Amino acid sequence: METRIDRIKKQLHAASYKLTPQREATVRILLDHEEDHLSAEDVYLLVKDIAPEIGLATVYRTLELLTELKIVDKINFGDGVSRYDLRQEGAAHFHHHLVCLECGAVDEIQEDLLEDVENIVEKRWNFQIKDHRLTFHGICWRCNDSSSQNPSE
Amino acid sequence: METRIDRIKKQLHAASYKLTPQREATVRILLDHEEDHLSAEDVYLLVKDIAPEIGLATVYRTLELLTELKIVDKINFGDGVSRYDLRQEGAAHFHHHLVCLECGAVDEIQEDLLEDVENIVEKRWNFQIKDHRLTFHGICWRCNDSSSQNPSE
DNA sequence: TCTCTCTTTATAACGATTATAATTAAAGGG
DNA sequence: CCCTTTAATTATAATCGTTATAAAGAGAGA
Repeated sequence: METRIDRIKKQLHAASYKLTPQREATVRILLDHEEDHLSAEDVYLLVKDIAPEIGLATVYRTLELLTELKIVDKINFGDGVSRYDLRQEGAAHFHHHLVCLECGAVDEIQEDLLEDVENIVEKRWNFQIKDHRLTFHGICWRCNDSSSQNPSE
Repeated sequence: METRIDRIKKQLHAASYKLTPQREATVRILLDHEEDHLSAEDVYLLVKDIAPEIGLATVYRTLELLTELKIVDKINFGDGVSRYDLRQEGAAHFHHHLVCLECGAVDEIQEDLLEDVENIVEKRWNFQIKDHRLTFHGICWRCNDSSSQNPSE
């Protein structure tokens, strides 16, 4: 069976890049933390555990490369740092985020939800959409009324 | 007739801040460039024309203050800088943006468009929405087919 | 093995933003 | 009006995230 790493390796080769040990270690960390929204520094600290000799600049360059190949998406929630988020395999569009103002949690919405809005924007503003960023800021289900349920995520 | 500045002054007073000459100059620049999406540095350079003695730190502090009072919105388009955007008076929500990947233009969408999406998110994810950020990246009407029309903005 | 190219490392540089200390301005009370 | 207190500003240094640089290393092909 072909693993996710193998497929990423092929994507790199297709763009004539190699999957070096450092790049592989970085990708593994991203795969192991798919739920999280790690900053470059976060990734660096985690990668050091499995590849202690790696440098911070290499992590930055690798994340930049993966962003360019659309394997990860770079996103910014308004704190001073960029965060990196693995794109779902085969996903046409970037997923959305819910940022809790109370506890800081970041949840993901994989559903598209924007189809209608995008149709309107493309037609009415004659704008050819290539990508989007949608983030809601508010109070998450955990911080809302404690009797509330964990919603269908 | 009460001017926009007067109303902003009242908002400041209501939060027990003063509209100092430096703050007033900064607000004037923002009002004069409502169409643009100025960075702090941009604002600083423009303010210096009408208040040459102002310091960069004061501009940063003023913008931070205005953001806190929800008079302006701080936004980040992925280049390294924060930009500041006057909120429409009485607008419940922050407006959306169209960023052109070709020419870099940033157009605004004042229409809400997200009502349905927000209803779904609030119910299905039990998330109490306070604010949002929606940005589309793509090709603007100017860079699209040149026979195209300036859309209804 | 030699050479060429890509990649990495370590470190310096950079740019945006924030913190600090000293100064100034304004506000309220006697 | 002066005195005191507090808020705001200035100039500058410090900080932090990120990017650039130069030297070293690793791998592929001749």
